[in-house]
Amino acid sequence: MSAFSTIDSASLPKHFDSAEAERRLDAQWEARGVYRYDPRRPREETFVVDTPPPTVSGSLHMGHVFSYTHTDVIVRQRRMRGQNVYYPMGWDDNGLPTERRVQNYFHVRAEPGVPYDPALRLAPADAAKLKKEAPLVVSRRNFIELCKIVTREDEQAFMSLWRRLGLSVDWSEEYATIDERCRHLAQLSFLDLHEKGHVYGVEAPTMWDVDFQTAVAQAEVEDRPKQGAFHDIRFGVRGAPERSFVISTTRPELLPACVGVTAHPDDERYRDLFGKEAVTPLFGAPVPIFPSPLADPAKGTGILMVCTFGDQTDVHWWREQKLALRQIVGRDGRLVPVTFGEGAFASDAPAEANRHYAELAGKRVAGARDAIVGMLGDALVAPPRKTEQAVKHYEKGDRPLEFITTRQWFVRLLEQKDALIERGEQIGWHPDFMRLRFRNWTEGLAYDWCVSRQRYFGVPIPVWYPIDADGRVQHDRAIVASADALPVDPMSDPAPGYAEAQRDQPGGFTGDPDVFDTWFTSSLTPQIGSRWRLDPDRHARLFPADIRPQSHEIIRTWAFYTIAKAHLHDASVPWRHVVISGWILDPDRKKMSKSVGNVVTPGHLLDEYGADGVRYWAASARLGMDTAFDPKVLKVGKRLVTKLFNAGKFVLSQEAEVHPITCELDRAFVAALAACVAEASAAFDEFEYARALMATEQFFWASFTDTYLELTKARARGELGDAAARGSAVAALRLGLNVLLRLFAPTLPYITEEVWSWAFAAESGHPSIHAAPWPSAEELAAAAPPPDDADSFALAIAALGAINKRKSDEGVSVGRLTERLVLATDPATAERLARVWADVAGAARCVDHALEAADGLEAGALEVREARFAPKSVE
RNA sequence: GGGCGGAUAGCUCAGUAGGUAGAGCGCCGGUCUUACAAACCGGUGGUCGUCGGUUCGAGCCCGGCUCCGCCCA
Repeated sequence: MSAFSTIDSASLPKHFDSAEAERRLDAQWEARGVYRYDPRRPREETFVVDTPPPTVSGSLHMGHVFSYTHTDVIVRQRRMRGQNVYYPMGWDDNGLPTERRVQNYFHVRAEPGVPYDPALRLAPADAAKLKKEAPLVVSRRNFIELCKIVTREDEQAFMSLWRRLGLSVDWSEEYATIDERCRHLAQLSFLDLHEKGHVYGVEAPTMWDVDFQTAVAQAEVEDRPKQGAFHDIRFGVRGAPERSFVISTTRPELLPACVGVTAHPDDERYRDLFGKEAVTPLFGAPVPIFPSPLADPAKGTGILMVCTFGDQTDVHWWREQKLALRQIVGRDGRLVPVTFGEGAFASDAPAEANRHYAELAGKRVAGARDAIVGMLGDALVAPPRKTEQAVKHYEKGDRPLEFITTRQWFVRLLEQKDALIERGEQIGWHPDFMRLRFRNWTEGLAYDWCVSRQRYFGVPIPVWYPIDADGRVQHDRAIVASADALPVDPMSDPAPGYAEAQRDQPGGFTGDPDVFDTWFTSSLTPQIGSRWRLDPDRHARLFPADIRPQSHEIIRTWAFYTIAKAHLHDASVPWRHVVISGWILDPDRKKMSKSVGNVVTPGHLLDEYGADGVRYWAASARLGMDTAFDPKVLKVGKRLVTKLFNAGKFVLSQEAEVHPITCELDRAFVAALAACVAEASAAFDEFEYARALMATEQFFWASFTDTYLELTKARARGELGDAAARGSAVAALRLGLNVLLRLFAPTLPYITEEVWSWAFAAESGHPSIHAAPWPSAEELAAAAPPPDDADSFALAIAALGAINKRKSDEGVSVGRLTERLVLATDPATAERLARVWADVAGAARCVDHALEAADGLEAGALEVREARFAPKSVE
């Protein structure tokens, strides 16, 4: 008769050294290629993950650990289910956050006209230098090189964290959104959209950040409550000296940019004015007065001035009424010089108007406001009334956005609203209510997507413009790069058909200096992995992806743009499911963020609780739920790891001949284990990793270590029953450990691999638990016949509990010998309990015992009628 | 102002077919028991935010309200 292969528990360390195991196993997994995607296997066997590429220049904190762990847990379970996992990692390194970090890091500033310095070498600027000297002005190309230096460092930091955390990423699929492949793809995307007529370049009023001096898109705009004031200003009416009216505005500084006046068509107070011209105070500008249903009679005085441009409604009126363009706010947020009485700046009193305007030119918006209020005099009919208003800001900016007329590229999205909403409905959202975020955002879309940015570190827009003989740039005759030339940089590559010497010359060409919005590239992450347009076979195997994990605040950006791109390019959804992680909040329930200063970094937590402990914490939080950071949960995770280590040691050191699982208690245990497997599997089917973990943990503690192990100890040691009974116990113990390790493996990859390696790796023929099959109902059914009584295990646990309570009441240790014990219960229960009574009595260490069937007891009642314990000194 | 989520034990959270409230941590008491004292055994602890409705019966279903958070205007 063969014996189970056991371990010598004395040869194992007393405690689990997580740091050592993390280093050793991470290297082992990489060497064995456990996480490699196999491009030969068909699509239906493949599980494709559209991994979020983190913004590497941002701070690295527990929020990252949280959501990336959620994805990894899901992914690891899929791999164990036999799926061919595609799980890449990318870095989103281009864009404004990186530029800002580089500016501070080296104390530099890029300027377009500056020549490239090939010898430039910079050290990180120290704080003193930062304050004293002006930033060093460098060329665009030098600046981009500096960006690359910094992002490379940042990427390394993220990667080492991911590896230590045990993310089962296929590192051979690493990419960066600024690398050549992604530049190529982003430009291809532009070409495709251009060909299909989905993009257009236009000179139009656009939301503009005056500090970063770039256009921004609706998705990057947020309303911020700001203290403002209504200023009531009296306007005259042209040709009617006796008639005047008072408008109410929060932006008096735009008075020189006033191009019209409007009120509601039904507003009796102003009906007589429609069709006439108003005259602005200070500047004497005649402007048309027209009715508009968009004017709210209840707001302010009910009549208002239209400026170029105070807000989006002004843009609407300007277009609708074909009003004059008086752009006074410049790209830097200062009022530009203008001359009244010339061009668009009509005035009945030009000299006076120019005298007034001279005091405003060159001032910032806020300064101009104060100045103009001082000048208004009697025209200001009442003291300003304070009000709180929602003011549009660029999410990364400090000053309010302005609408400024500039040339930009847009993607037509407004005409796609309905189609995009329908795409959203074709996707599974987890949790489901998150689909509303997408729908609401899409319904509220008010602008086409502005995709050009006046920045440096980004993917260049692959476009040039011809210059005519008079030196004028022909913007409406854009030259788009050809697909086979990509990627290109129009600022260093000449336009097709031109020589570099013709750059910026009459009769020559000029390159588009702008780069794409970062989202223009990162909205292509599914296509980056699938090599869209570059490798059709691979694309068919990897697109659409199965899951898109992400957090909820970027549904309007990353999720939205990715859905839009897949729709416009391939008339498809980009993925089948979106899996949303919540946020990590600090103990005061505030979002963890660098600017608030409440971030918790992962380094010391990994040292203290181990990667598995940290992962346990992350995996305990339900999908989509914001969770307060609580070190207590990490502690619980570490405790679970220790328990697995010790339980593994115990089970694998039990020696016995190999026998099938035959005893009633063992069969009942296997049945309970099968129920646990079913519950965990069902939870994972819905991406509910937290529920799966909870079910497994609950079973592990309450049905395995605290109970089944104790109930079978005597038999496993051979103190009870014959060799077959002993073998049955050890076989069931090993099955229990084996199955539970696999159920825990997605969450706790290190400790489960460690214990697996002691015996099961060789025994099962699966060297890594992470490539071993997920436990199935069939496997459990084949392991043991069903129990005679489904409740045998629960009964045994209850009986042992009753005896333990008696011991506790008498202050006797659980391990103390019980010389005489009588347990009474109702006859029906007694009959059922009899099947497992020997194991219960063995676990209670009874020398002499009896199970008494007593009438008059409630069904299921367990009563210790007699208990005599050995004296403490006697063993 | 509109939409969504949350409110359950001191803390963090479960509670998925409406059927007499659960876990872990904490706290109290006990126990060194040949896997584990980084452990084990036993115990304490909640009018389930609030008001009303449906129901034989509501943490769960319906409506109103309050507070917290998020998204949007």
